[in-house]
Amino acid sequence: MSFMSKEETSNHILDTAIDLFWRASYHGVNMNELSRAADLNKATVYQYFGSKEKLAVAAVERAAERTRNFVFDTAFERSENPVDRLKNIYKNVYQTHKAIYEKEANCIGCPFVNIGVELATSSDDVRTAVNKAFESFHPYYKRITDDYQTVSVVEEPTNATEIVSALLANMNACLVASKLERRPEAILEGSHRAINILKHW
Amino acid sequence: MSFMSKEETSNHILDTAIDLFWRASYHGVNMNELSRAADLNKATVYQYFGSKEKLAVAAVERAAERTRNFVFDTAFERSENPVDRLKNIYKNVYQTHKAIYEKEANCIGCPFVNIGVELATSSDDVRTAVNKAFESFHPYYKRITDDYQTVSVVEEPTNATEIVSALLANMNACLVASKLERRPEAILEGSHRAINILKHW
Amino acid sequence: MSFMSKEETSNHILDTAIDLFWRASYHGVNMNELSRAADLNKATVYQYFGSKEKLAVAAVERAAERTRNFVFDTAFERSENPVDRLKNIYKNVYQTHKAIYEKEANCIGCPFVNIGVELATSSDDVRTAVNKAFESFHPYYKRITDDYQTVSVVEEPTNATEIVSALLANMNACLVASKLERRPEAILEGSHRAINILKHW
Amino acid sequence: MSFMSKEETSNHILDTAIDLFWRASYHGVNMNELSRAADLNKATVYQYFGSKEKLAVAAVERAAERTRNFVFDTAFERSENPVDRLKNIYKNVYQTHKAIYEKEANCIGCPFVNIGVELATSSDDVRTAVNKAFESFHPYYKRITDDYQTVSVVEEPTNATEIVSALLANMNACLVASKLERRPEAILEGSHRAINILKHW
DNA sequence: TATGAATGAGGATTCATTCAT
DNA sequence: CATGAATGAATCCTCATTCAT
Repeated sequence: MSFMSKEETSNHILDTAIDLFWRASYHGVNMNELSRAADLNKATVYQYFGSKEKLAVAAVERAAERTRNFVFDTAFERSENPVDRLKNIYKNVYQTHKAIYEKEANCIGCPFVNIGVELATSSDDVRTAVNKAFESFHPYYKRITDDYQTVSVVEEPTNATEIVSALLANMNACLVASKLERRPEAILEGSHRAINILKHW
Repeated sequence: MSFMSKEETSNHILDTAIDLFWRASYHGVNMNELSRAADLNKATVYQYFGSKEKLAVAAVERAAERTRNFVFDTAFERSENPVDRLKNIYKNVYQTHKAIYEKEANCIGCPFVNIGVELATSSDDVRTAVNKAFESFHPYYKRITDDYQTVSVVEEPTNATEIVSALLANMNACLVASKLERRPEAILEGSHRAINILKHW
Repeated sequence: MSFMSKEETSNHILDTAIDLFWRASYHGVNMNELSRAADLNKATVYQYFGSKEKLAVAAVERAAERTRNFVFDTAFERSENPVDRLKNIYKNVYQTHKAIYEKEANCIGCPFVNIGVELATSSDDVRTAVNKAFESFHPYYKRITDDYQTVSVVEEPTNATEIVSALLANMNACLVASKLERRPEAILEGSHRAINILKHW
Repeated sequence: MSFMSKEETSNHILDTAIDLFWRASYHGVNMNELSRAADLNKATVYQYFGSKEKLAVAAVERAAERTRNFVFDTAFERSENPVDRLKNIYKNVYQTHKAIYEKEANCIGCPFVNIGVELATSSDDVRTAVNKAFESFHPYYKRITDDYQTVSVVEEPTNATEIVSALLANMNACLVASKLERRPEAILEGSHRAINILKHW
């Protein structure tokens, strides 16, 4: 892995870390495998991130960015309709997981919940990073909620924050279920529940 | 730790394991700590369970049993009303986590989701045990759903299975949130959502 | 394993130990396996022999006795002719090993060389026991050598002790070879060499 | 132990392993002692060889090479006469063991038979490595046998392979005897037997 | 800056042995 | 005497991290 700019190298390490931590958990991956997977010397990885924990924090941040770009933004670009946007979010997530499932016969869950739940008690930095990641998804759900309540004539408009939380929780839950049950379809079912949340809260 | 029957010792080990795995994750606890916490020799723990992974499986099974007894059964005993029963389930969970939070300034999440998400990719036995644990909670939610739909005049009765899944997912999600946010109140919010699910699905 | 006299139990333990040490080496067998194989409590084994090392010493002694009875004595009973007696010794050994090989696809070597070589440096007691075992085989080879030199007209009678040593060494060597090469036939080849030693020394 | 090239370090580890396994058997040495004896960190040893078993295999291979160089080649360089060459082989072996005996009051036997007999049943890789080691000594004995039969007028030339096997077996046997009896002289006696084999087969 | 080589501390697991009954 | 239960001390191996160049 030569001829990369500093930023490229850094991102390459992070992408490798996201990939491995997501699939095999934080403790399930060691810095040896990680650097080999990145085709870089272990010491180089340490030069860039200082420690495994700090690497995890940075990986979470980059994963959040990627999620915003490739899950939420694309979902929003594809439609103006709030319900469709919500559907598209789940569609994006489902496609990713379905593809992985077909290649690897495994469901790998939510990269944020996975590492967050694993390290919440031992690393406050990772826990915080995961929380920030989730917070950065709020605006998308807020927009969907607000748009939906504006357009449709809702009987008694609920507090949007509550719905946002419910939608976020629903996504996490369906990814956990898909991982535990090794069933990508759990994400599809989550999609239906999400729409229900939006409509009948 | 002597003078215990074989079953007592076994349960004592399991309770210690549940406690530690729940708080510090599977990889965050080593067999040294675990045996010391149980006030037993490491070799004794191995004589009982053979390996850390098998211990984890047994711990998940026992935790499920304890959850049925102390979360669900007590919630059901306290009332016949389905909504109250649901509320009581969350109340029980909340009290447990609130108490821990006050003592340890930490939210430890769901013992099943925690270990399930951490080990799903590396241990099929643990993954399966966690799934079975969740399945063993289904009947309680099913009863609540059925009872609710019988008593109240529901406009269009939904498929109970869907609601059961939604309720289970909701519990998992609010415990994940409480852990990541270090906020026991997330469980209370989950309670409201659960009732919403029951009523307005 | 109940209803056995003290001596029966002791011998039963020893026979189990011979069997296991022979097949799997001293360090390759632990006292757990050993007692389970003997269908006895581990503590019982310790009550009879005090330690693994002492058990090994006693096992070597009993194995020597069994070898005398079942290898040498039977070989001698079957013929008066020294060459035939020598042949019969190897025949007995070969049959034992051939049978084991056919059942277990393995050659297990010489019970005395095996444990002697493994423990010579760490246990003087075992080393000595093995030496005594071999010494107890001397008279048989001596008798064969003497008888042969009496009957046949040997040009220049060699020192019988030398021949005895050569014969003993030859047996050990061919059993080592059969073990390393997993080839019971090495014992047959050893038989030919033995006769050569007797005749052409 | 720094400032060594990778190959030097590797060889240094192997030489230490040969030394210790030879003297104290495979199970009699643990990786802690071994790495300390090599003045290297345990993890370094593992980085080089992966496991104790693989280290043993590599050690057997290197020991074979060393034996070829320092026992057989030097014996061949010192003389052209086959009998003298055979004598020199035993002389080399005897001197090594005599020196060890005088320093350590112990006879350590044959590095190949020792580990081969100890591990034959549990490690096929080691067993195979030992067999290959012995096979690599064949050519030397073959050459001696052929040369001897060419020079001297042998009555009825025997199959050389048989003699080679007999010579190899004889070396193994006398080293086993010297170890069990703690008597380096057993090697000298083996030398006489070897010459006998060569001459009077 | 980048890396090949090395390491201290710990991780799961096993072993021979000993109690308490 | 026999045994179910327990244990201290190892044993093999791995990990995150650092050093020397």
